[in-house]
Amino acid sequence: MARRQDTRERILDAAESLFFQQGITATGVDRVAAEAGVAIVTLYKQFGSKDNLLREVLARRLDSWCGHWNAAVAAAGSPQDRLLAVFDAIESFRAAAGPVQWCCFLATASERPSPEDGQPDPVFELLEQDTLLVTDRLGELAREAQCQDPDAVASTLLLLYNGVLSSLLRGAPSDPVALARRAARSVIGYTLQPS
Amino acid sequence: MARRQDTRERILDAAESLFFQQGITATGVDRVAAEAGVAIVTLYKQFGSKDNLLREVLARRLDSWCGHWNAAVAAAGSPQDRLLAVFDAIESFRAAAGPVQWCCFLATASERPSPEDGQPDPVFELLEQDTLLVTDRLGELAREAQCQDPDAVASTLLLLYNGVLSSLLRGAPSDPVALARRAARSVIGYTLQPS
DNA sequence: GTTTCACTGTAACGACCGTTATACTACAAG
DNA sequence: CTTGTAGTATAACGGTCGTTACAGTGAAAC
Repeated sequence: MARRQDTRERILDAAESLFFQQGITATGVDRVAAEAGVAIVTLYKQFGSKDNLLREVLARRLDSWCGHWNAAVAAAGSPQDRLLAVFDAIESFRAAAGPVQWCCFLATASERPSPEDGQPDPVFELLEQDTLLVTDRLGELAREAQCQDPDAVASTLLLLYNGVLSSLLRGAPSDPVALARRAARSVIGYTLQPS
Repeated sequence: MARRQDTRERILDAAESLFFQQGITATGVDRVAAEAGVAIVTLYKQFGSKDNLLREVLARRLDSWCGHWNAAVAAAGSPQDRLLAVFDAIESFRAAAGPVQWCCFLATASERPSPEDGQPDPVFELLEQDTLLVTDRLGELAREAQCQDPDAVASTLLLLYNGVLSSLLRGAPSDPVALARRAARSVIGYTLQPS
């Protein structure tokens, strides 16, 4: 019982670590199994296919990210700080994520060929779900913060959010999170309703 | 003579198109050769290896990008506009680049495993060269625009630049370039020396 | 003690990968 | 006419990929 769950998570850990340090396509299932200390057959019994494993890794990652974000929002004082909490969340998330080097969703979008319009790709759907989730949440927080144009603020913050992630992916100089926070404050300052 | 150059560019075109629409690892050299209307042997006679082909694709891409950027800077009027010209360049570059969907350098960084510290990886060196080039140029332009803290402005613009590229890579809503330009103006407005 | 279940090791499959060897054609230059 | 060059077609190499079949082990459940 508990054994099965434990195995699952060990496989997910190994896959997350290898996929996004070495590249998804470049990482074979055998290496994932070896890293997890598990037989390949076990991996397939649990996940069925490499694609499904990737899907579950991303789903777990998305869940974890939302948790960090929620915590950061809850910890913030003012509505403005709640809006900016997304950058605190990036920092705490990265600190907790361990050896994974970059944004899993960005990497997946890069490696994956555009899906055939016939068959809906579950992995791609997850990617879109991620973007949508972040956008909606930012819009909601911007509205709570009484921003003049909440949608524009949300889009701009999404832009900065993406900028931070890709800056971390490449070896960008200086601290992208701090820069983004400052830029966000400047943008919000212009469009905030004077209270 | 002219034939050889023509073949080279046809291969480079095909590689660029396939690598960054389908993924680098996911694209085989045979498909590149087929797309270029060229025998595989010819490809290897010209480029030696897939890695070298990728390297030359990226180098050409970097050259082309610099050309667009220079043109945009030259077309701008004020020093402030010259600083913001990077966003115009993204638009004209994307319009001219054709079917390639996303930032080649971002995609390469995602797919490629971190290089062994022993052997220097020529492809990775190109990626770093790209980041360095953009950063330096932005710093230079920020200095010419009499910004108060040119390095901070340059870093922030690099952040927005990366944000635009990754937003385009994922299917970000709304127009990231326009948003980035507005955000950049807002940031520069705060740190610009009042003339 | 037998059954059940999670897991293991080995081996193989068909497919595709990057790369190279061999031998052949077309064309331009000397 | 000869020579060299750029390109072609075919086939194969060793390797790795995702995936599965087969047979077996250890421990908990009844």
